[in-house]
Amino acid sequence: MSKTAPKAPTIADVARDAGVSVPTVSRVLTGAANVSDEKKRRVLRAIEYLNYRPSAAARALVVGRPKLIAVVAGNTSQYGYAETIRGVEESARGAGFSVTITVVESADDAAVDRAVELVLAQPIAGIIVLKFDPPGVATLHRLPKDMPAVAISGIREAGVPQAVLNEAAAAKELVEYLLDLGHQTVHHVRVPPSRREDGRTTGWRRALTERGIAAPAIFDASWDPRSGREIGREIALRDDVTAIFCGNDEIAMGVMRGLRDGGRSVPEDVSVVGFDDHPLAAMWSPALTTVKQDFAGLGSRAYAMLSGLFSGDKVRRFSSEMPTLVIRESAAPPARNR
Amino acid sequence: MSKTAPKAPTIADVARDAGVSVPTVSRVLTGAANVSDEKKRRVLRAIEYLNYRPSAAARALVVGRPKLIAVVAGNTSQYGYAETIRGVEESARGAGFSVTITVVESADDAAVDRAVELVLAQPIAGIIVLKFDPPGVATLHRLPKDMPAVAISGIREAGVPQAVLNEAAAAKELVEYLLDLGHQTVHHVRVPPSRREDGRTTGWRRALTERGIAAPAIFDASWDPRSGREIGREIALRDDVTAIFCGNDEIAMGVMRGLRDGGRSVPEDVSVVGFDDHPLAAMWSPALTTVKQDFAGLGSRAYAMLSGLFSGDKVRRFSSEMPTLVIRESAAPPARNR
DNA sequence: TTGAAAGCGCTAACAA
DNA sequence: TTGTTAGCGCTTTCAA
Repeated sequence: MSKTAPKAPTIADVARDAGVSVPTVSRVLTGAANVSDEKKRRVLRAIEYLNYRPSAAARALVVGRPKLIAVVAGNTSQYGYAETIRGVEESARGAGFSVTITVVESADDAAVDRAVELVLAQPIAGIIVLKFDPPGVATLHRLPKDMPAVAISGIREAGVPQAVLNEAAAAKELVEYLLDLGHQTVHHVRVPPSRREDGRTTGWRRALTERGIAAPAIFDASWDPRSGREIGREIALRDDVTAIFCGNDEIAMGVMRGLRDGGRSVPEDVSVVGFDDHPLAAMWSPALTTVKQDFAGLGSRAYAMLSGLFSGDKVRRFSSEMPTLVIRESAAPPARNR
Repeated sequence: MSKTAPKAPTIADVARDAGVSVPTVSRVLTGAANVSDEKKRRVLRAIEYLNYRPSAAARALVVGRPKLIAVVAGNTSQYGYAETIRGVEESARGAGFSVTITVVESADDAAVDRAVELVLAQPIAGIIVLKFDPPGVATLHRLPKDMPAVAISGIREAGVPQAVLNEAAAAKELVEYLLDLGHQTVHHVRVPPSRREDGRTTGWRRALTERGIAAPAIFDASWDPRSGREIGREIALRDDVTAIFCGNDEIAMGVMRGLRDGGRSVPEDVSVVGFDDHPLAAMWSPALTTVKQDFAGLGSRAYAMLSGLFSGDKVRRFSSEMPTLVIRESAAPPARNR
């Protein structure tokens, strides 16, 4: 009984076992050239017998183009992120590509560098960065310029090709809906913005400005629904707030809970709307009025753009899509209007 | 102007530019041996100047052990899955490993084979499979036996090393809590089980059996909260159901919504409990009584076990942890007891 | 259709 | 401390 670890069989082992040359084995593996049926059969039998698997590393080395793409994100479990990643993975898998995911903890140089380093340490064909947040934006700027990359986000920006969701337009529409219901103004609870201001906030501001309404002070939430709850409690103490536009559904649910903690009811006392159309938004009571975002589709589009970059043909540098309004129960006319 | 794509610089280019030999460059890259300060400086300068990056493929080929691990799962965006993956990624990243994630669409041979094929096509050091569901279980059985692998799940099973959450014990405790509240029996809405029966269902059954209660018929939900809602509506029509144990929080929220649709209130008319402690469970009204599962910790433990496998020392084949009961507002004594 | 030979970019072993 | 020589496992010329 040998004490050495059983080394994995190589293509040479297969060739020997099948009584053919190494290149012949390679040919049946890649299907690159014709091989006589007889030899092909023998090779296949040897592969089966030895339980042989081509070495991905060796293959990548000689072929040059890895079948691996990297997704870099500030987060992976948050609804929008997770769905987007799902979309990328699904498309990539369909095309025979694997995807690595690596998270950038923060926008600090150190964290960003560490993440970029890690990503580039793998044999990757290209990178998709989710720049929904500052870490993502920072990462994008530190990628080697010769690496095929596409960015995903909710806001347009020059530079690399991008797949975006037109959040600003959708947010504007949502806020206008609230205004049309009769609210004098709409307050905004935002989630951590990707830059100074992101699409959702911009849309909100625009809707207000167009109607000559001064934008009230913004409430800042984190990604944690509990931060929304605290803000909700705070708002419950005021009586000048009748409509709230939240940066995402999870925060909206937190806000609603906080409002309820403070004795306010939704939508009777105050209307609350979210953004994203989280799977639980429809289950909530009252069911959440929100904007449906096709995150998985966004991920697919990003993959498609990246894949276009590989093939070298000139690709669209920009792909935008419009989220859609989903009206449910959490918004209603203000009390005085009923 | 050349028309050829600018080829990436190799270690040889660096050596030439720095006026040293290739191995010397390698030595400063890996830090494997001493290099004089003078040459080191020159090498570093050349690397910087040429914007050189070592080829991950070549390195993996010669070193043998890739710095990449694969996570295979039936799903990536569901709360428990996403959190577990987050835990794996975080630990792996800390150790300088990247992680690929690939989803197995179903337990069909074809789907499983395709996924396994894709996974093995990358130069990976090991695999972590999330066998919360049938696709995961099927995948586990098709991995080459010489590939380091660890499974993650809620139920113990022989074979590969495993990191688990003791769901059965936690479920039992939760059901007993309901029984102690005075409920005659507890109904169960389960999520798709990983095998014939999974931990949560087993714990529920045990709690009932121990008290001599016959387990009532199980309601089967999918992973979609809407399926819970339908079941809730159905249950709202009956008056023999006073307590419901749901397979996870999202389904529990769906069930509660369905109950409400049918005019029943929680917990006054019927108590509902979930499993997982989803971030929104505490925001819900009434706040959900549930069991807190440390998914991210589960992912970390799995990574630690896999990493132990690499180093070759004998590792624990099994790592279990106990989820904890979180009592909130969605369960109360049955109406007749108040 | 097939095999011999070369080489992908890197690290490891060996001498000097 | 440094360079020379091998060789990782595969694909790709190039001849035959």
